[in-house]
Amino acid sequence: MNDILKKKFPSFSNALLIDVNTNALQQSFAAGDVIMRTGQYIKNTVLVLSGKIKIYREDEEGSEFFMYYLQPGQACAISMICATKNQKSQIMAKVVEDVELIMVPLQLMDKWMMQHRSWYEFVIDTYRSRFEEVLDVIDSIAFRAMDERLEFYLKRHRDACDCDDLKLSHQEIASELNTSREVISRLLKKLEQRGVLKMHRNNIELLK
Amino acid sequence: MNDILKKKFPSFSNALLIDVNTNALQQSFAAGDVIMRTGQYIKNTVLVLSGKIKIYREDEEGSEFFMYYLQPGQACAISMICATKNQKSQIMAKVVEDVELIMVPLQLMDKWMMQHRSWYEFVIDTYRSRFEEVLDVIDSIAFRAMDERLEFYLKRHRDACDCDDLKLSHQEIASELNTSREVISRLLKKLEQRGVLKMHRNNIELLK
DNA sequence: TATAATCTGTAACATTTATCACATAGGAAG
DNA sequence: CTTCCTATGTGATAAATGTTACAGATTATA
Repeated sequence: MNDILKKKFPSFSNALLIDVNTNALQQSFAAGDVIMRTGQYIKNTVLVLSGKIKIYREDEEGSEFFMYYLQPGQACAISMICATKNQKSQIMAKVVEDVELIMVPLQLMDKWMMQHRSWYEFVIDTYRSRFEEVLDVIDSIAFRAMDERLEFYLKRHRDACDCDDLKLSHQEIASELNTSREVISRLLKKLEQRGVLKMHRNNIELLK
Repeated sequence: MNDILKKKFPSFSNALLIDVNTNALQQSFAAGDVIMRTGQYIKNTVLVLSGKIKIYREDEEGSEFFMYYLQPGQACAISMICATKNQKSQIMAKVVEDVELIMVPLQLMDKWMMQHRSWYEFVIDTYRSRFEEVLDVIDSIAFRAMDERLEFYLKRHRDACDCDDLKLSHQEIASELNTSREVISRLLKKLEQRGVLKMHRNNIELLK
């Protein structure tokens, strides 16, 4: 575990790496697994070694609004925040690509803040970058119409997969933006006409 | 300063209170002042002693989307986050009721995390509660139509002023929800017909 | 191959929200 | 009191989004 951990979390000090290796558990999940549900109690902070996770906000009717990706080298800010106060999860986390995770028990999360400067900085930086990402999400829904929100959504998925072929159905996109499939189909057609992308079955090819 | 500080921030340890008194600056602003602008560099973390501040997200055209209130006993999570990395402000802060603030230089903010357990807990708790509040804001715009968003907005203002008379014009509400005055006027009328509130000039009286 | 399931396209229509135009009312200032 | 400014009310219309219904296309599966 040490090698990949060191590679994915280069800012961690050697002492911290040792502590993580000694105390934290490694766990794997398969694509499709839901590893955190809204309302569930959080007992661990999650570090991602490999794979990809999507973080959603849920409403009462079960709609799932996409917030952001969790990728290797990153940690779940919400699990940190909730873990500190032994709070219920405010979000749902779904694996989209098989993941290996490191689960840090909440007492350690807290203890390390005082012991390891590099952990403290990592945690603060995680808060900061997630807060910023969430603010960008607010921008997109507060200020933008669905066509721009769709473009924003597609760009974020391109960034996450680091490729131009997005394996997404119209229905999937619609659900994650909390709108209807027809709206997405129409808007995608307009984007195709503008030359922004090319549609295929279960696959959207970004051109620009 | 010590007395009011101790009263408004009861979780602070005596050692921390002394440090705050010795090192932080007190500053006052009048209603209407903008004390933080989008893009401005943040050099201090802000603690609120008295008064009220509204935090907004801005877009390029200058629209101001209301995010949350900052009240006595609270700190600006964004200023904490940005201060840590000497980052630009992502938000705009406007005084709505004359305020007395304590400005904590960013180096101290960081230093105290290691020295004062109660500061660490306060900071973490600030992150947590603001993150939760921002997630609620996302819920309201992602899942709700304007009528429910308006009710959510009014409730939060009642909570903030702790009274049932909201001194708000329709135009003001519309701007802070990023919609038009006509829409708000019409929705308010519906709420009045439902008996939820009573409209007056520059004043909305909440009944339930 | 036959059948079922999923994905996409699209028309018709309803609803919500945005925009424009203008009227009225109340309060502020001269 | 008159004038001006701001706040509010409301109709007409446009645009965006949501809903329903159905058809065809592709893929999965029996």
